[in-house]
Amino acid sequence: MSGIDGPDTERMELRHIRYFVAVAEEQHFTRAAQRIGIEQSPLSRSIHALERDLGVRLLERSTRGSKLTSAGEVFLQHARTIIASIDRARRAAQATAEAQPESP
Amino acid sequence: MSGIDGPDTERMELRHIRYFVAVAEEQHFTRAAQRIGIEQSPLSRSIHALERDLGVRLLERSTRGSKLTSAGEVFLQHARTIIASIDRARRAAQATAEAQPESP
DNA sequence: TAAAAATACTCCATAGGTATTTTAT
DNA sequence: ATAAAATACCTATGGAGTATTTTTA
Repeated sequence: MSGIDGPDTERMELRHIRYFVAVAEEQHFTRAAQRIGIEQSPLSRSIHALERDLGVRLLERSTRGSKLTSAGEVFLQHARTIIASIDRARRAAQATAEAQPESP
Repeated sequence: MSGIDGPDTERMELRHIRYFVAVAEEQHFTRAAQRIGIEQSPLSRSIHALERDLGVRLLERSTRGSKLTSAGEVFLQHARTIIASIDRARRAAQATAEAQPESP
């Protein structure tokens, strides 16, 4: 469902994707939050926001931590690809700028 | 330069990348803003923020519009890849969730 | 001078922090 | 009872709007 605002992708944020990778790797919100450098509470909300944007549950929470759903595992692979793409984009732009400084 | 906050990539946001693609395609901030559905002023600031995050100038502004620098052209290619990756990630997660609804 | 982009504000949404509550073991 | 995540509340950051200013062809 998109309406005049365009595809739902418009709302997904890189921050949420990065946070999700941390939680997926730690399988634990509190530890992931420490690693990221924010608190458990905003991290919990951030992942909920991502799941709401996607309309998909990515994690199964429990009192012993959190594990990925099958959709979560699939999304994790893609999330890593996205983050790698962004790093490449940054480096490529910076390398080009260094190689060819625009004449002011 | 990163410091304790990790790589600079941590600050780049999808919104900025999407906006940049619009400006690159229109070669004109005002028209790109209309297409996106925001005003020229916040769009200008958004692109400046992206350029600052990257440490690279992506556009040459003039009174007849804006054209890409060579770094901007390189970044544009990568930006399209990133956006396509995000669309794939969303669809893959949703398809998996539909195929394998987790038992509650 | 006319067109474009940049700036100076203002407002509001949301990211993040702190404290507490809920949940399941 | 404990260890985890979720919720309620507050504050601060920054995204977006409006109006204006700067720039240059």
